[in-house]
Amino acid sequence: MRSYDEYCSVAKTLDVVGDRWTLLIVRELLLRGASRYTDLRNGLPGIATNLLADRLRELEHAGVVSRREAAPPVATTVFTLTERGRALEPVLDELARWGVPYMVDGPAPGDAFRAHWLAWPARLFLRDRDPGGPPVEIALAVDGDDAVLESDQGEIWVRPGRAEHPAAEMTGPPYAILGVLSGRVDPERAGDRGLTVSGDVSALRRLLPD
Amino acid sequence: MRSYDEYCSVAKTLDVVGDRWTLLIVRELLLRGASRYTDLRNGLPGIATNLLADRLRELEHAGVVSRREAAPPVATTVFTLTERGRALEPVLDELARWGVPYMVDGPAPGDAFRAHWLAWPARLFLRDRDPGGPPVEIALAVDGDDAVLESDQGEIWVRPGRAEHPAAEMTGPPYAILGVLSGRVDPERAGDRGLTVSGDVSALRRLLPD
DNA sequence: CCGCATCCGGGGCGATACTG
DNA sequence: CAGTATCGCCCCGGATGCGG
Repeated sequence: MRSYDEYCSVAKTLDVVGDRWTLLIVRELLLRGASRYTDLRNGLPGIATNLLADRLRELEHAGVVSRREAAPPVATTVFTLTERGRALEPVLDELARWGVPYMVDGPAPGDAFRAHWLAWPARLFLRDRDPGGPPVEIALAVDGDDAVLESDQGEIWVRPGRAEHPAAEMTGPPYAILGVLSGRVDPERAGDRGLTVSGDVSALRRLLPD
Repeated sequence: MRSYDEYCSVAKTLDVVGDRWTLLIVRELLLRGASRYTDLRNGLPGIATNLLADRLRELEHAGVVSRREAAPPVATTVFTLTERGRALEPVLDELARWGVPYMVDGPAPGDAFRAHWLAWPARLFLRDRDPGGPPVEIALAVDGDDAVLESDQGEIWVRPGRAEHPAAEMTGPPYAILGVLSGRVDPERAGDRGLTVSGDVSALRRLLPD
């Protein structure tokens, strides 16, 4: 991005992460941890492949992302956030908080969705009623895309992939799942919204507000 | 900005404020309050005038900015943030915090500066040691640009313009003033950095950390 | 298959000129 | 004072190619 050429802290930050797609790449790396190029592409539907390569180079040069070559049998490149990159989490948090009103009406036609994007709604809305209790894993599945909602020591997070030992499973369209996470919809009264909840519902209920 | 078409809270926010210059326009409106078009241009050196007009229209349409026509004798247009627009302040706060490391080496050659941009460094670094005490005004002047650093009820803020009854005045280059505000430089030992402090230095010292 | 590089069309952006 | 008009450029989007 062309610099704003302003001696201002906000402008300097936007010089680094203000480009199109850049903060969404940081989002993916925050949620996924170490990621391959292809995984990032999958989490950024619509990005042009050359743009992703450009942005990763720029972020690496800015000290936000680091690149690692895996050992020969794997022979793949792995991208990670640096400490400086992880320091962007509060920025993403506030962007996500401000955007919540745009989520309550459900996805716009043509909107893509990935289950692990539920991480910020989950962190904003959920609270573990039993933070000292055993860790919980809840499997989320939407349109064949899997993610794991987990609470450990009162810390709530969502990561992509399948759960090892889920206490419960929730399947359905994104808007319905968001309704449950936000506390607007009871998990056992949500069948008519295309939502299926199985397993130990109380484990899920332990995380819900109200 | 072209939509990311993602059902994700972060992406939805960037659909609204992710365009170039947009968040800097919000910065100006946060710091200045109700502003005229020309004042905004002055606080956004380098912006193309058609871009400013476009952005203001988009922000108005998104419910972030509201436009008011003043009465005939004044006959000017005044732009203000809506409640929704002011809710972006935490986003700007975190962007500013992340950008602090880019400020410590001083401005890059060609960087523009406005005194009221010191608002976020001030809010990040300063703390009123006597929050119950009388309100303080400290005049800041840099390159002929004036701003007021004020503390009232423990709330620290910086606004553009001249102070009415400043307890102290600080004049000098931006980097030197930032050194004082961050606590790295003693206000009375900063003469060799081109800094001049006059008036009741203890009023300033009341706000400094350490 | 993974991680890009290259090419090309379109639109957002930058700079300046101009106007009610 | 508050914009509009215009024009060139470069960033971005989409497709394809290609070496490891």
